[in-house]
Amino acid sequence: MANDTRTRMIEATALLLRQRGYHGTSLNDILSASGAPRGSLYFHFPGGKDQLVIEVTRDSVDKVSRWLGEELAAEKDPAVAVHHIYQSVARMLEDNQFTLGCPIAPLVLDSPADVPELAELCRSAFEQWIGLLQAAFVRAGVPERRARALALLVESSLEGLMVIARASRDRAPVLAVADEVAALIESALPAKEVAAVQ
Amino acid sequence: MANDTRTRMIEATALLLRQRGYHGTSLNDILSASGAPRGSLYFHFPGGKDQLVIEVTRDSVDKVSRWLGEELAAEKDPAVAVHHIYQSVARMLEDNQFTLGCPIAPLVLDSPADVPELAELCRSAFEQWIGLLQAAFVRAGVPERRARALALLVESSLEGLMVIARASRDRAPVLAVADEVAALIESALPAKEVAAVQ
DNA sequence: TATAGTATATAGATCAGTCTATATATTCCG
DNA sequence: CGGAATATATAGACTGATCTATATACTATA
Repeated sequence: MANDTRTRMIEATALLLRQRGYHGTSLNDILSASGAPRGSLYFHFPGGKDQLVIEVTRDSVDKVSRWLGEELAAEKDPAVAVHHIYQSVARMLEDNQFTLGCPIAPLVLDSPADVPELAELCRSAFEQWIGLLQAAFVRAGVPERRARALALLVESSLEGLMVIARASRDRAPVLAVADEVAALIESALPAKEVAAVQ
Repeated sequence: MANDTRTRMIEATALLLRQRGYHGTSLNDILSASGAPRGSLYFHFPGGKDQLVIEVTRDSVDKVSRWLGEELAAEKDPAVAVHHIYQSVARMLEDNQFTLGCPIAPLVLDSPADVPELAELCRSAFEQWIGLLQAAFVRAGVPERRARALALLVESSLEGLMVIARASRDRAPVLAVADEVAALIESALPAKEVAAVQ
């Protein structure tokens, strides 16, 4: 198949970046993980490592954004949806034995400063995800400003939890925060009209 | 002075690690930043890069733990103390133009898996910081279990915010979450005894 | 036989780490 | 005090491995 090798390289790179970051992932790692020879990499990605990383990250961000949007749309109550999101993250961490985390955080912390396109990609990734969360809270009746603070709290705690859980190889922190945050969001929603009003 | 070079190497390494992580920081970077020759590094740190990174990280963790303990002890109301901590983090990020973050997170995300001592150091760092926060909440009357969830929320959101703020080069997210979290902690404290009881 | 894609050899820089040589304190002993 | 012996530290060349990247050869298939 035409772009089969290309696809394998992208998938292998995505995993390695989440595992070890930019500098921790060498082209040799990528080549041996994808089983492709050196020449193919520069055929499919003439821009070398940076182009590959940028394309991979763009893909990863899109995937997460799509998933996040679906999760938030699937539940009417955003507190329930957010709780479910934390649980999914906990499951993801456990499934890969705490070797994988967010695709963006490692790049923010270790990617070279001379690739502005990558920096912009990281910035816009967080903006997108926070925007999706905020929009869900607004739809449920939370005022704009409060919704943004809650979205930031959710996104930041998830990012931090992926680091903490990886360090401690334990998903419990994720679940504990999930309950706390879900309750907070619930309390920020306008009171449900129970039975009879007045 | 005897260990002046050694100190300069430790300080340079501490900054570089926070900036670019383990693989992003080369010995050449460390040597040129500290102005020391190659031989001195292996004289002071016979164990090479790993030993240096471990010593630096141990130092960094101690510094943060001491600072965190002082911040929490200085205020009777832990909600006020926590709010102040977020503000300090925001100031730190701004002071270094969003080039520095937590000393641990980059190591968790990119340090080699074959240095168990470093992994253990990262694990215990988070444990310490979360423990300090939890203890402060318990002292203020919050039940053990709830105190732990709140401590995890604070620590994880701070970790995440340092990443998000660095990516967006903006301290506003930190301040927004600060208000939200401080209010949550305040609401978790036992009601203050106002004027007359009974 | 063109072209797209695969495969490999290798260039040149940089990596962590080792080596010997030298400089500068400190200690020992008269 | 004072010179030899020793410990401490600096200095930088050098090694082999690994890094990204390029150059060139090969193999399908149209």
